[in-house]
Amino acid sequence: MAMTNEEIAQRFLEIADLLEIEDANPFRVRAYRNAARVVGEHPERLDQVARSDPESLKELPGIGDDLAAKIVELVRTGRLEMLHELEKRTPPGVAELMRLPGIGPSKARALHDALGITSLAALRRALELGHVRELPGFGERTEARLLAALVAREAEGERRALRAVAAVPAEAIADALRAAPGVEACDIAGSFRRGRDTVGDLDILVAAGDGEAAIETFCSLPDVRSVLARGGTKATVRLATGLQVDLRVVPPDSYGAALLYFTGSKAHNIALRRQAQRRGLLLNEYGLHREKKRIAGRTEEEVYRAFGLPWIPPELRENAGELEAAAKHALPRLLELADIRGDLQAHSTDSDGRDDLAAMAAAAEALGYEYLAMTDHSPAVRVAGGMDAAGFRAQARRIDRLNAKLRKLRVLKGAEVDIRADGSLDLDDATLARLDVVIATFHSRFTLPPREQTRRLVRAVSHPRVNIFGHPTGRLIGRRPPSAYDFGAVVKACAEHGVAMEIDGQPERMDLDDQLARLALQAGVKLVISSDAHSTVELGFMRWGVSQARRAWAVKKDVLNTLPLERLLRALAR
DNA sequence: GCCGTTTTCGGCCCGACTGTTTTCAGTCG
Repeated sequence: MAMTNEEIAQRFLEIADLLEIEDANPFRVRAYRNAARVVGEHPERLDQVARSDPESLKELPGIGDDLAAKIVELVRTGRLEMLHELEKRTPPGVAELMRLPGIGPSKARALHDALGITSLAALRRALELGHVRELPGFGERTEARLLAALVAREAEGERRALRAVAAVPAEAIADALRAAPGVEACDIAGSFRRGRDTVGDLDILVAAGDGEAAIETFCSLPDVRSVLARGGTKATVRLATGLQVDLRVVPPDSYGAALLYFTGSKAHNIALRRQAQRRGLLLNEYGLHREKKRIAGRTEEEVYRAFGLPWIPPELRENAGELEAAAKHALPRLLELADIRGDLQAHSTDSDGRDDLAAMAAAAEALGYEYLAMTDHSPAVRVAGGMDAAGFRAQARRIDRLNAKLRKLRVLKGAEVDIRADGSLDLDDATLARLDVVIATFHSRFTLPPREQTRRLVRAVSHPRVNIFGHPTGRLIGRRPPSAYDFGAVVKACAEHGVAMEIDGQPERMDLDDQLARLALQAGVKLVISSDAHSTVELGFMRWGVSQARRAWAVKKDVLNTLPLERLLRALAR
């Protein structure tokens, strides 16, 4: 049966949780968690691989005979006998308990064995009745913390924050810490530094001889709602927005090793630590050590150099080939924000933008751009006030007049033309032919059957007037899942027709995501990084799109809007 | 359960903080 990689990964995570509650070999548990990560991040659909070439499953790192067989079993039968057996012994609700901070496998097991608790609701009742504090290993403070955690969960859920949203408090906290006495350096580490589109929490690192002042500053920030933990070198707080922030203070000599460690990813760290181990060294957040002696740690460069590696950009640190590439000195020279010469998707008051053409042009010019494509919506997107053919003709005349006045910037005539349910476009060919840039996007019918969706999108990107396939999955992070279709087939059609795929930098979209963008590049498709700005301020969303492109290993030549104007126009005219 | 320029068996990343403990297990990142 059809099963996404995420669904397969989810089953493995369930097994890991239940094994852990049974106090199984921790390395066996880790093997399942590791496999879940590998499966979840794998770009190809493994249900298809399991049917066409099951042997090749074993080539995945961390997947051996047993786990490959489990993937095949899952895809064939839709269930796993082993998971079924585990669930007979331990109800899955017990694993749910571990989602609460402060409850791990041991406490979950104790709650189940002693009190018969199999759900968060049952835990809450037991807490309120005072039963939990009577258990060995539990006490009044644990009881209070768990109750608070349950209440907080109901209030907030456990959503990840958009990186662009988390950036505001993150940068404010870092600034406050840099101004604290004794602080020599401060960085935002974690998935934020790796440029992920969402962050679960913030990890902030400080270099200081004595951490006390930094810890005090951190815990007394005005945004802090509660201090969850506080020691001499680390503290954890929750902000009023619900975002959790961890602070770690290390001596300046260890700052590089600590930055490496707290930037992650976990998989990258483990791979590096294994390399250390194989050489008889120890790598921790204080440095790289031989016996008791620290041989590297002040900077990240120093630590990587000790392994014979060049510095690896944080966006690549996912143990997805970057260590191998670094060993061969074949790391890509990643795209940078400064490489971007213009923006190819932006909206004005002519459709759903908040600023008019002239204001958008002035803002783009202030950013140092050579060009800005105005790509207002076509009529089908009624909520966005889409324009018809006459509207685009009138806008073209205004753009000509505007360009006559502009000195450094060229405003390009464009459209974000809607892809209809049958894959045809929402503007006539003659109108499209008069434009410099045509972005095709879909804003409805996200849940067509995958086969039909694929046909629709292949037809759209095969249209000779289309230059760019915009926000290709239609996802809105946390609100709408990516549309299900055969991505490989659509990428192939884009490659054949010379159509670029967009990374839309709107924080909620970030579409393509890093994995899909990397697939597109590997298929020879060019990328376009856009802000999709609906106001002058939003032109700044370009930075988020560039982060995403870096995570996809994109270099300058992979991205259309790094071209100077004349070459861009030639590329668009084809 | 995986994996191998030490190994097909015997390892598997490492340290801080909390709470409930009288010396440390559990949890977390």
